[in-house]
Amino acid sequence: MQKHTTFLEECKLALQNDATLVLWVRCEIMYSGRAESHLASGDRLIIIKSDKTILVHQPKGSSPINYMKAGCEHTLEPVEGTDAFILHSRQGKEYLDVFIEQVYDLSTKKLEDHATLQLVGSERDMSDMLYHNPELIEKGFTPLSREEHTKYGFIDVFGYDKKGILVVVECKRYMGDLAAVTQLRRYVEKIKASKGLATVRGILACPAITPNAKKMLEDWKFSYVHVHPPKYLEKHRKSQMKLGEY
Amino acid sequence: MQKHTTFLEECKLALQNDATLVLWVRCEIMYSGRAESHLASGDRLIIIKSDKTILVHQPKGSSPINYMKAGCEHTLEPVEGTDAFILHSRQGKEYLDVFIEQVYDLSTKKLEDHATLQLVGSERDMSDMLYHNPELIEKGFTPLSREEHTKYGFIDVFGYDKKGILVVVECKRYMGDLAAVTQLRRYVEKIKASKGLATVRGILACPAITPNAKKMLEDWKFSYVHVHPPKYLEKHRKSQMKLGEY
DNA sequence: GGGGAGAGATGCCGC
DNA sequence: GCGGCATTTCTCCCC
Repeated sequence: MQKHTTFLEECKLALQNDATLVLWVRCEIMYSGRAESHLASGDRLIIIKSDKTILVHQPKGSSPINYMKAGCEHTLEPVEGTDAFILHSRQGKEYLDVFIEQVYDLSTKKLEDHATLQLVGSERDMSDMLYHNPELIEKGFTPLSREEHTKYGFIDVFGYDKKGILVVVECKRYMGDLAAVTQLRRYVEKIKASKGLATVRGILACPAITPNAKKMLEDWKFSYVHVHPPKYLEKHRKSQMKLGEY
Repeated sequence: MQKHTTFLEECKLALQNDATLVLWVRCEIMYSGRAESHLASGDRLIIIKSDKTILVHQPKGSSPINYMKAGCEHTLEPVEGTDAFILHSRQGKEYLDVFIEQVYDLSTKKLEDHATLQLVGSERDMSDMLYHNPELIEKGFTPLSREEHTKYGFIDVFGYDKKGILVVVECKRYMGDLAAVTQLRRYVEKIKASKGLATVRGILACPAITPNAKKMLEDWKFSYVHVHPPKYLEKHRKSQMKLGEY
């Protein structure tokens, strides 16, 4: 862990070496790119990663108040006659200028991390589950395909019911809303048109649904099926799982 | 700026005092809540904010690999017989467990920041612009309302054309896509139904449009109008603006 | 607090 | 690279 000799030197060294850099500063921020923003002076945490991602965090909130994506170019210059610095971060047509009025602290380290997140319970997992457990949709449902790509989007689960009528199933891992119903409708109409069918059923599979979405489903003669996304680890937690065992 | 006396004490003090806490660690992570995830051991940056938001960042990428929202409860405990710690963060049905194998460094400080972001160029600014400059939509367009709320969503700009036909305008500040067209279609149909009209025009106003969205627009006899979201600061930058002047 | 929709969305996958 | 879409989306606004 290196601590600062000279602020400017430390930062430049970190950027050169693809180390991660954390700055505690009081600063004012200007952004211009896809939109434009200004943030008045305050205390913030600045993080510059090895891939040159920059994040500026205020003391509250989950999201960075300003940021630039990986591959950004950073230049740091002192403001003559003061203790201040300006950090210019630019990438194509995007500009982020941080006027650093005061540096409280700096730390930098080269982080080694090759792990990738293993996630369970996504919509993909949910459509997997429905494909392999079609009775969760309804009795007699026979899946034909998953993640079927059409010109107007791709369909989560596609199959036919016990009467042989085609069924489009759209999964949502959380609350089904109006956008989910319009999405389902788009797929149903696409299938009708491409196969020349008068009747294609539409089913929205999700753990809950908003009242307006439910009404819109009914307007379009679609159905709602109550399904929860799958979880595998939960039971382990409940049986006093130890973290190190994974 | 306080540097560590004892790791455990420093962390607990920071959490008690609503300070912001930054940890450089090697760790393994488990999450269980809306979904479930596991992340194998690696070097990461952990940030706990004054509002108890926790963010875990890998050395690459814009988004935190794991996180919990504001109001989370954190408890830190040593693992007996080792130098390791376990950080339990929990909030309702959400659990985040960080198995900290090694602590590289810690820093903590109470950040003072009361500034809020001033942003220009949002979709709201865009619909404002169109409402006050209706000729940007087309000659003879007369706006009636903005952000009109309907049961099936709310309409960006609503008005009538030179022939007196009702027009629904949907704005997108970036590339118009299939979702934008289905959204527009939903509003047009809602207006048709609620007012008992056979003809209501739909216009998608955006700086660009995907080929499929354009085709779908045409299928539905809707139009595309090329409009850019407004920017105000850009001209300042181009005339050698100084940051401190804002 | 829930619903609806934007976001400087980001990230992933497929063509 | 673009396109289509999920996301532990997050955030804001408004009922």
